[in-house]
Amino acid sequence: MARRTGRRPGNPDTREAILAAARATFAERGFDAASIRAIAAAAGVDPALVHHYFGTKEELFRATVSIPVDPAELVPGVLAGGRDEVGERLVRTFLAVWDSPVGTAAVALLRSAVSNQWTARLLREFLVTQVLRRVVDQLDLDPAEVPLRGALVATQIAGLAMMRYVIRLEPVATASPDTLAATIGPTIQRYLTGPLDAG
Amino acid sequence: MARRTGRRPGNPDTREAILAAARATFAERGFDAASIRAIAAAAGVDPALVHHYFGTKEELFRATVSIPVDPAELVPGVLAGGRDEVGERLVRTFLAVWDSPVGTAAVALLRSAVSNQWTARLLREFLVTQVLRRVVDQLDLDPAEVPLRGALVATQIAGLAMMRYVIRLEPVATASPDTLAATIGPTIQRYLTGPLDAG
DNA sequence: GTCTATAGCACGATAGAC
DNA sequence: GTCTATCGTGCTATAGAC
Repeated sequence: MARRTGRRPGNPDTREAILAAARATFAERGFDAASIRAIAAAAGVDPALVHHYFGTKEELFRATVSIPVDPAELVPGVLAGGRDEVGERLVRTFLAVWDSPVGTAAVALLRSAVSNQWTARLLREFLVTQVLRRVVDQLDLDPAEVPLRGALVATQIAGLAMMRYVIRLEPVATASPDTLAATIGPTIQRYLTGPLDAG
Repeated sequence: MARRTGRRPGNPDTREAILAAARATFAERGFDAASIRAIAAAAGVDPALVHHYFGTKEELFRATVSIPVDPAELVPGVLAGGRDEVGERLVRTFLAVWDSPVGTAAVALLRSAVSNQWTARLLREFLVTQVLRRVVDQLDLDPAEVPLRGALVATQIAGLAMMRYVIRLEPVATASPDTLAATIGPTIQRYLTGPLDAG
């Protein structure tokens, strides 16, 4: 509790309420369909206040998805403990983040990326530069194969995210991390370190 | 009376032009973001004409995605020729359909399913009842495992579709069907017929 | 069959009162 | 810090003239 509780100058917790409502609404409807008015209603404040605190809708979205989780911290955990379990551990780490409250920001980004060009670019650059490169760089793979391996991992992870968090297809939507790590982990493992032409 | 093959005003195939424009626009922007006005502009007709031919926007969308490809015809081809190559053949069949012109309707459905509840339901029901069940029913699997196997296949195929057609992540976006069949095929194969807990 | 005009609504954003 | 009022825009959908 290093932070002082109670009121802070110029920033009462109305701001936090708006941010939380924005995260939830963006996650549920995507950038375009989530209106400032709906976010304000969910937060129990006036729509004008949202603009007052965050400026434009795009700025609010950026504040919403400026994730409180740094991939640079997670990647070492994925890589530690043996090259042969990287796939399973990657799935577990992914689920741990996305199943947690902060995961709603990620869902918002994924949902928005589908119907919105600049959010798609945001997601793609984040994936490539922050996540895939980090993992793949430390496995000393054939450099010529790295882009394909990374993209294949992205297809499986993105598909898992879509089905579990957006489309909510059962039983994947409610399956345990253990089940998913056991079934999907080997796929990631093969995409990363296995042969690229046969199982 | 040589009136029936007139190219421009008084055009009989205006309807087809609208349908084609709608397919392209829905595929590119999704249901919500694709406006009737934009579709009409792309087709070179008046927006009111779109309503005249197709009624509401939702009815137009349904006409757009009422696909000219019947899964019942494709599934036997996937299953024929040996149980061990089902995975690879499923990937090949999928790509053949989605890379073709009629695939734009599928892209439209996928894109819309993310930011729109009733289209998501449309897609989910189509997946479950038309595609997954058909494939999975004919491989005499443990009935208890069928839902999970089907959903796992869905994650990989949906992720492939997302990255190749929506996010356009390279090199998956432009990879050859051969490459993708060789790399992703084994994943599908394992989800369908392999052990569910190890690679 | 085709188009003009417009009703009716929701949105993002701003100005300015309290 | 919070809210009322409103501007300008874009949308679906309809009514009705040619």
